[in-house]
Amino acid sequence: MLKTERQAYILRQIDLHNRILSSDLSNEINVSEDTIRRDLNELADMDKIIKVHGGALSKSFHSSFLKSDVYKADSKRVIASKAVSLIRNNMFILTTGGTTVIEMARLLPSDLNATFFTGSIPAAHEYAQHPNIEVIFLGDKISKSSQIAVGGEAISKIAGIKADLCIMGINAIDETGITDNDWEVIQVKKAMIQAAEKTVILSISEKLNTHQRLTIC
Amino acid sequence: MLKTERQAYILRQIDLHNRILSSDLSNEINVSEDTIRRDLNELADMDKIIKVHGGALSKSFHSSFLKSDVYKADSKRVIASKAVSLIRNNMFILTTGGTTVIEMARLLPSDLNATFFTGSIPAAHEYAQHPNIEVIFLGDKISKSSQIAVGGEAISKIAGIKADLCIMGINAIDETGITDNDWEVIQVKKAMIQAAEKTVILSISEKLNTHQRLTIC
DNA sequence: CATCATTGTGCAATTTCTTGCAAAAAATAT
DNA sequence: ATATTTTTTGCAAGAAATTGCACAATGATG
Repeated sequence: MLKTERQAYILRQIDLHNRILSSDLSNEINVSEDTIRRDLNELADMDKIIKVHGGALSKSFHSSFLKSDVYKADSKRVIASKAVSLIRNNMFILTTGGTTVIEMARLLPSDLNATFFTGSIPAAHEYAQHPNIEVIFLGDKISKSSQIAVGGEAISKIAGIKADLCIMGINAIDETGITDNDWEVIQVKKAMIQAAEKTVILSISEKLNTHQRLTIC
Repeated sequence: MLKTERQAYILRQIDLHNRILSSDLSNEINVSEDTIRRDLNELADMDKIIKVHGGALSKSFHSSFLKSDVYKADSKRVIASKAVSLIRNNMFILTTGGTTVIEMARLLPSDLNATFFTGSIPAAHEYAQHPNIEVIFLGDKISKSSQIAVGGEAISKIAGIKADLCIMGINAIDETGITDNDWEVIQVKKAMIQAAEKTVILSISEKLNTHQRLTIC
């Protein structure tokens, strides 16, 4: 088994189970634990997984369970305030979730009058705090990893909207486009881009020039 | 179980219940209390929790909650646990929002397999934390006062469901029936009662023998 | 004050990690 | 094709981490 193959296998297992033990991997693919350890270290160096004593964890696991404070909240707030400046009264706005979008929701001026459509639970929660904003939740099955509504119902609802603006949080962007790692989420994001006249991407600089498996656009 | 996983579990439990006993944790994850104590100390060093004799507290608990709130939360937890006992595997369950329902969501056993329909943002958020529960959000316009979806879209969606159980938080109940003060919310609750085979009301004793303007049933 | 639970500390057993090294495999040059 | 270089892999030994247990010290509680 080639090294690249092996690492691909490891990545798949971690995507699948969210966590993995070095000893299990060693048994499964019949290589020494040293090799596994070296692979895990390389993958961790590439920021693909999180290495811990005895094995490794998926990054999504880590971020969803251990995120106590928002990473880079300050720079996200700067980005968010720029997004706010694009919003005008009486606009129809589609938004995804994501920490940067949440920051934006908090920065919306209280005299703003607009209608926000979202499938993200945390985002809807923030919008609902504002006095003059109308919030429409695009309901359907809730994807646990991303806390947004996914599925045909949500997508067809989105397709029925003609929005002025789509504000989108993303995971990765580079010269090949915007990419993500959850198929269902991608369907929703594609639909949102289609339904909006303009789309604005909110992203911190760390996400520039990175990519994931699946392409949004 | 890896150390990181264990600490993530502990953090989540504390987020959920605001307090936790070392002995309980030790039983739940089958490690010695020494290990738990070491974990709690590490988490306290990282400023993620507050360690106290016998267990730990959530940081938000200490800073933002008053004693009276805690007391109410405790009685709500008792009510909630009774509601949990009515739930069986593979049920279709409609729920509203409300603090008691949220408590119930937190008490759902992690091996429960069921589908929850809700129009409440906080409730959906809680359900989405559970590993084996399917969450369907009944989207529409979000009513700010109650943080739930209201409107024709939501109601017609509810009407299309045939649920085993409806778990409903309420504002007031007396000999004339269940009453509320928000017309749109009432429409949704009526629809839920219609769509479910049985309806269970969760209410703390303070709400007994009170009433409001509009009748649900 | 007396009792009991909880905690910190030292210790041992086990597992995992690091490092250096040599053999094997693969890639590259001659 | 053969030789040389580079990469990869497995092994060994010592270091570090993790966990559970015993025991003394400390805190809680009536």
